Amino acid sequence: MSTPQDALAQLNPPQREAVTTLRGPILVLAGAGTGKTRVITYRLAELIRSGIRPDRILSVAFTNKASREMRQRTADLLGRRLPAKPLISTFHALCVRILRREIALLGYPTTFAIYDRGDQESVARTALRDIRVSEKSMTPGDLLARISRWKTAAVLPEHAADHVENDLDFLASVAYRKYQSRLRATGALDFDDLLLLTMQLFYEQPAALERQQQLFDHVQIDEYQDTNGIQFQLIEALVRPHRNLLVVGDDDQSIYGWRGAEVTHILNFQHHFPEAKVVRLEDNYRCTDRILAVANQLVQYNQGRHEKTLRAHKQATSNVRMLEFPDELSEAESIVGEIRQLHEQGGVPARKFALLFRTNEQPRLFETELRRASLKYTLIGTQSFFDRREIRDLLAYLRAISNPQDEHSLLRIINTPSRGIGDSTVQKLLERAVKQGRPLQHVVNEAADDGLITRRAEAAINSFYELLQKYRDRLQADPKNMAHTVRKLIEEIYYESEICKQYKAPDQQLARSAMLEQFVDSVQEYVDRTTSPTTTDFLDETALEGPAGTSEKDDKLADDAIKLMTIHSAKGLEFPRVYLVGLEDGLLPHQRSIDADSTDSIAEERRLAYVAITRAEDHLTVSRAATRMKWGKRRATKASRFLYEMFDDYVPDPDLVEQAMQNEMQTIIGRRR
DNA sequence: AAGGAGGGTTTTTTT
DNA sequence: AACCCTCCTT
Repeated sequence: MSTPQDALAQLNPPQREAVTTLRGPILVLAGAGTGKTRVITYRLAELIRSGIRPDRILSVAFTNKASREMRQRTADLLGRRLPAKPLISTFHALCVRILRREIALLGYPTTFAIYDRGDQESVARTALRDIRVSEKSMTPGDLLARISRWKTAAVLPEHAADHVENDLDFLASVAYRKYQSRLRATGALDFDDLLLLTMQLFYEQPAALERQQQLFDHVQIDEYQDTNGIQFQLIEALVRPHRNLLVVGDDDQSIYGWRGAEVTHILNFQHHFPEAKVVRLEDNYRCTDRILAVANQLVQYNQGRHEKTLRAHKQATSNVRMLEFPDELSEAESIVGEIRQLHEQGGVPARKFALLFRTNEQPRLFETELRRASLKYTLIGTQSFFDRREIRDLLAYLRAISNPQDEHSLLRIINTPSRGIGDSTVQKLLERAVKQGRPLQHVVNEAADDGLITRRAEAAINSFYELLQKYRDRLQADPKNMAHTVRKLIEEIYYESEICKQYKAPDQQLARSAMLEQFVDSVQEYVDRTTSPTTTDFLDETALEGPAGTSEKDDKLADDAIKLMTIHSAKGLEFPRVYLVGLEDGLLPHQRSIDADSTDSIAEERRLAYVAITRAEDHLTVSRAATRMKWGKRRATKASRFLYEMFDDYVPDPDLVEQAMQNEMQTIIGRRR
């Protein structure tokens, strides 16, 4: 292990300049593979060595994975001799930390829950139903996108009507108010609220801001190009007393525009901090010259970028390959076949391979093939875990238990598994409760007295509330035993038999039950590594980081496996051998961006391709399928426009569609899987 | 109130 | 192909 002094000697001059500039604002414009993260970790070490207390340095990473990695690298660099831990966090986790302490100042309950995408969608759905907008004209997804745009621009519900450009915007502004008041009544915040309310807190409560300002002397931000307006304002407020702020970013890698990040923020930095020192990192140590050449050639097609000249420091031993297949099955078979050969005969460790794709639906076939080939792989991305109905149900139980105000979660599970509380009963109660402005529970008995609901339903509801109360008490009394309590809960509500009823196929039943086990395990894992566990804290962590257990332990376990992930999740990572699949118009660039018909949206897709390409250290293979199943039908695809930009001499193979039809025939007569 | 059949809809990316 | 919603039967 190297000492920090030795480490400094390993840096090139601009890196060293960034690392040793310990005061004032710095903007590091860093290309792909130029050691961005290294600058942040080494500077962290430098700051500590210069006598700054570690816990007075805040480093912000973009994802939880990135912050874990930063923590790891810092520990490697400094050893364990630190008197205190530096704070390494994501924006959202930082805001939760602040809000849990200070949110009462804004009149919110400190017991707030964090609603993830799925919950947001169902709140959006009810909000739309309330204002009787036909769902055809606006889907929950559309509404959420608009709300998110407003929130990241700090537009509160009551002012949304001033930011309306058409009828749909207007409906959305009405729905936004409904959506927000539902969240508020539930005692829940969505992801954007975490940032928005923290900002509101800083504006309205100077004392709270001051408390936070006094915690840190230095702030560093990674992946600055993906920072949105609110995030910038939060940071600006935090560093106001000392202006010791370092940001690192690359405008060519801005891929979160759809979430409010704007390339202009990285330019605005010098506007907000005129005295900022600007450092450029242009020496790429990651990719071979050929890979870098392809990446550069592609990204040249984007207008208005920070022109920079990335210098490759590595000679290629092989060319960038482009492979074409008749259909997506051949694509998966061939690529997995090749990986298998390289791994089993060539002795290339599994960890050196990464498969990158644009959408979450693409990996399915690859997974099947990898399993058939008995290759170890990990699918990175939290989505799949949360999309399971069982997990969502259990989380809803925990939320309803931990926060009696959370009627939204309660309604999700009030009759899951079915316990004799039907839809009409719930509707009638809800109507009455809303009319009287009282909690659901308080109107149950009266409603039964008035004959609105049956005595039978009344009894079922009351015993349901008793169940919740019982587990509320248990979890509070003995939080260390949380996993056991959750298991008892699953038994008591007969969730397993619900699964049996819903899924007839035995392998499905097994898989679904396994999810329950996994959930209990993740609770146990949380309890084991936390000194004073609480249900609320578990729910926070789960909302922010995905299921516990995808963290350190799993990282190590998954280390020696082939990595499958979306390009978005691959940001900041690197792999010796990268396969970038599905280079088709409609997929990359995605159809939605093509439909948007703006150069901006295509430019972002191009940057996405750029990010994907620059993940590769030594070998890069890009591929496409000439036909693909869509909505249950096989259709010919169009080669991605980016292929023509990347390779001067690219011409699509004209025979592949014909070949795909022959494959299709063989599938039908059963000679092919 | 529960469960099943049938019909319509859906697909970006993530904290 | 997977999911949700609605309607129908029990």
